Amino acid sequence: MKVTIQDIAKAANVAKSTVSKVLNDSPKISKETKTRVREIMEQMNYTPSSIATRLAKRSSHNIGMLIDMARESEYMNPFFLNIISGIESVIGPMKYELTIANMQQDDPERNVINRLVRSGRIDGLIANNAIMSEDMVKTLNSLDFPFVTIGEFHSFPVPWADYDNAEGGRMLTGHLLDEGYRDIAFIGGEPLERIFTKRHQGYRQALLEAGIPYREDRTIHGVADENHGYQAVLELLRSDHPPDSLVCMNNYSAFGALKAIQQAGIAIPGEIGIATFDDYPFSPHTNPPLTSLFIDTFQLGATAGRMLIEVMNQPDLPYPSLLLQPKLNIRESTLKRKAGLE
Amino acid sequence: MKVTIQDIAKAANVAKSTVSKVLNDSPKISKETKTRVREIMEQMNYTPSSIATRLAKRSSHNIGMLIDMARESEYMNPFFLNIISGIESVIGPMKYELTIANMQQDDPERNVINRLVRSGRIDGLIANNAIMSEDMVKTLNSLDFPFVTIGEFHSFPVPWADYDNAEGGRMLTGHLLDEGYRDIAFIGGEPLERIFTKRHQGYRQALLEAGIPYREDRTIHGVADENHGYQAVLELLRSDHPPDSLVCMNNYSAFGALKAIQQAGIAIPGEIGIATFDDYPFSPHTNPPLTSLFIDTFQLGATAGRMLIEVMNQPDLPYPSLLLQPKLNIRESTLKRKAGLE
DNA sequence: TTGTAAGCGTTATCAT
DNA sequence: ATGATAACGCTTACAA
Repeated sequence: MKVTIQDIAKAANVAKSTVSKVLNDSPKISKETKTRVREIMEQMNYTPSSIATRLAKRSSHNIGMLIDMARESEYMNPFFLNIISGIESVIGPMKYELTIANMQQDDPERNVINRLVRSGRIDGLIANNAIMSEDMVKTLNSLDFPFVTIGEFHSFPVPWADYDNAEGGRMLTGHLLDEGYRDIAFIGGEPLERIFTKRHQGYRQALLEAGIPYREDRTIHGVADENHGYQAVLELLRSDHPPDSLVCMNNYSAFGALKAIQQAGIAIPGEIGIATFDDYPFSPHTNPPLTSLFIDTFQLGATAGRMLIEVMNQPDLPYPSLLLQPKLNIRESTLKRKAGLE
Repeated sequence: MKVTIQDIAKAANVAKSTVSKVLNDSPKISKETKTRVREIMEQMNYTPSSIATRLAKRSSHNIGMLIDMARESEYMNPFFLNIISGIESVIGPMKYELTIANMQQDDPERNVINRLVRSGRIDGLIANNAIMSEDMVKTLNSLDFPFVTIGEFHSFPVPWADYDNAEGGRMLTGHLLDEGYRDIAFIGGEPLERIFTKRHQGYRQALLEAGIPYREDRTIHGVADENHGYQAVLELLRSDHPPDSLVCMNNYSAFGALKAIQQAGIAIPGEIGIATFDDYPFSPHTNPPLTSLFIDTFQLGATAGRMLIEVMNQPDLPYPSLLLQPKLNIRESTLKRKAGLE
């Protein structure tokens, strides 16, 4: 059947321990035996059983990515392949495999920790902060099991990688200020959402730095979808003194806002400027194209992967954490000065 | 350190084979021993080593999803999470794990077949037809290794699951005909693209069935992106007798077409109708919203997963293949009759 | 119903 | 430089 290390040993007239050493390129084996054994392996089409190797080496050489397929679809979908490609780009060359696991909270028997961690299926774990409960963190820590979350984590010291959402808010708002806008509204986001809090905080800070007073009524809370963006902006435009520009929580929010503005026949970027978080899927395609904040999700994955490897190799160092910087894609929707010159 | 089956055996005063049988819920073990041993497992926080189990059982209980992260990103990105969620939904409950592997053609040493298949890392493989070369099919077959491709495969008999692109073309075209359109152009797609061929074939057939002659010059080939859609339709509209409706290869293509039409000030759906493949990301959001063909990528993944399990369990049956049916989402962009009544 | 012992395919530790 | 042999942690005949 399957050819094993034993078969090679027999064919080469050596002990299987010798074959094993050839496999691991041990310096104690002579050049001659190595080449001879390798030739035989080639001939017999031998590939070592990774499972046996793992058992003997006590390492699965496998890292796990935990997601909640039920919940995350909408938000993660467009980015997921990028993220895992990023992870793969760093762990792949180190011969680690990537296992995707679906956490099913409804089935405690198929508990994630047992299924993956205790069973030795994976050597390290990456998960979105949204699904990483404090209980899980505790358990993982008590097992000295290496993991990294994608997304900031502050209630506990854990290793994490994220984009700097506050800085993003500053960048978008700062850009609008640079372009001469003065009355900037923030559209979308629930007060308790972690991401909203960060983004909004950057917005406030940019205002503060520019010496512009923060106005409570310029933040329109909500689910950050197209409909909310539309309704919110419609209402703003109806008021006596509408804002002269908008920062939107995401592309859908911005798209709704855009509709409302166009319907009201107000000029972009001349009369109102609009900038938004996320570059996907609409920003480059709308009319006018939207100034927006690009987040390199591949890099995010790669960073998380690198951090995990680091944590796995040096468990005793303090937990690392890293904020990546977003990139501002300036497009027509905020170019007030340029528009003014025309 | 880690608690093993041996420790449990000792603590419970039984042989480790007994513990193993308890683990596998063998009917030969008495209720009493079972509960006693299980209690001890619980107390000692025991989880069996999956690697040891796999070695003993000679099955990795793991299935692999092979992708080319370098190439597929753009096309697969929005669907990838859906597809693997679908796969997981069927293999997960059967206790299979999902490993995502990046095929790196540039590195033959890290050859996919060896790395995953021969090494016993996975028991079955799912891959997009685009990256499944004939060589690979041959090798896989010679190893009697179970696999399924996502996407039709005809050069060889292999198990595959796909959406019925020809039927999709018929549905879109047929719907336009039903609405009273008679001169339907097909926008986007390269003549040699497999998907284009299928979709276009359905388009032609619908015309044929309606007794409308097929006109070569009504098919505008190209890369099927926004720019091509825009240019193509711009040109069509400039001609003496522009078509009265469009079938577009995808959302980007359709989006470009939409821009051209709006710019020309032509009424949708009154003067021209527009229908497109794919429901993502623009179709529901444009103005007017686009009639489009929805493909349930979760189902596609689930189907592929089910087929793989089937092939794994019954290797001797003839290879299955399955065409799933798309769903037509009718929206304003093609409702000519209704528009006519107003 | 339970126990004994021989695998599963490697690696690792000693000898030689 | 090579070989014997005991792990690694589980399953599975076969005995008892």
